Amino acid sequence: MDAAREMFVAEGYQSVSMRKIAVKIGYSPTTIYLYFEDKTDLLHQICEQTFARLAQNIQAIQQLSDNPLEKLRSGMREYIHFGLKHPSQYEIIFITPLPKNLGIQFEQTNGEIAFNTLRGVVNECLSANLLRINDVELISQTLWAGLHGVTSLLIKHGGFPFVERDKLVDNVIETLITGIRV
Amino acid sequence: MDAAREMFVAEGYQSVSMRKIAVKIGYSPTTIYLYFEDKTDLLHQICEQTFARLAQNIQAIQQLSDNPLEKLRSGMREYIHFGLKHPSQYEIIFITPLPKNLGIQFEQTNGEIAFNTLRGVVNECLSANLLRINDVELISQTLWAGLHGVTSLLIKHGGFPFVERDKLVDNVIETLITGIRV
DNA sequence: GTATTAAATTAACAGTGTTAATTTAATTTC
DNA sequence: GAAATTAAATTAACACTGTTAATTTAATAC
Repeated sequence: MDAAREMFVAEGYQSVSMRKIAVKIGYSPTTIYLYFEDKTDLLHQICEQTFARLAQNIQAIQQLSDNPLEKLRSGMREYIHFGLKHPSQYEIIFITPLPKNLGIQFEQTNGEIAFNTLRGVVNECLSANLLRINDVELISQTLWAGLHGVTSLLIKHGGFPFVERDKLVDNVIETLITGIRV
Repeated sequence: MDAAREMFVAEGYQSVSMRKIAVKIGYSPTTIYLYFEDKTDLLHQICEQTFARLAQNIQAIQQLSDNPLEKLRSGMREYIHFGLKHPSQYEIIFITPLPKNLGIQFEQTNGEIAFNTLRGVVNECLSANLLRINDVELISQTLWAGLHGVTSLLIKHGGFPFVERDKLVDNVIETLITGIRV
């Protein structure tokens, strides 16, 4: 998994063949199939590892402040930051189409843990009467859409003449927060 | 191109082989290479067609109102609507990783025309003193990020328990507009 | 009707994910 | 310690993939 993750990150999922991975770990290609169902299974298991890190990072940030809105802001920043720091892994998890599979299953995975943290912070903001709308789920999903949008655009559309990266990231976050506040 | 687009939409870019396309159009696989450099070139040319439709739709909407903010709202809705109505094509253009290529080139393409329309409406809103920040480019890109975020999430992550689709779309739009208004 | 250009094809290469059958290595049983 | 059993890894092969070079078929020009 370490070898595969490194290669996926460096060259992209599609460009890395099972044979290449086999060479790197010093085994024959078919040996991998003794431990993983197929190539997508290998990818899935790597994704779970990465999700775990993201979930952990976002949870850790919640301890650093008492201001719900500030916690939300920090969590949002961490999400985008994580994606931009690990573009290939973010791409694998959130962007790359998974053949056959209809999409990543969120239930009972680290992905859901990360999202639940977001739900929690939004709920805190709501309890503090800081939000315009009384719907945790709707607001959480709206925020996620905004975060995913800027992250995936910056990762995938390098050809587009974006404004300075931090400036755009900050503005997305502030626009979203301003948009949900009372 | 018609055959290829239909198949890409129905089965996905990666699942459609040059040989399959050849069978459908009744030619040998290599004949396609007389008219397209390679598979990605074929994809690119199809993308340009689709971009043209999106650009046209968004421009047409601008004629329907005089209220800048209402024009912005309608344009945003059309963008998301277009993506959700043609998920496979949106995926091809904005989500699917293009091998080799660093991403779609926007300059002098229909993609840029569409984005320029957005810039124009944002500029109108700014001229009418309706916006919080005095930066057309920053605001336009922020809005695009939000639009792309909700569109791509709804398309790609079918497994996630999203709230009712229209409800989420509306809330993203209203959150973004509220976030950029004075 | 021949020469020239265009269009399309066949054959082939190097690579892909994956399966079945087989061999090598390690472990258990006597 | 030798034989039997289980585990681990490998080789060979299948049915694909995108793509190139060489060749054939069709259309046009003179």
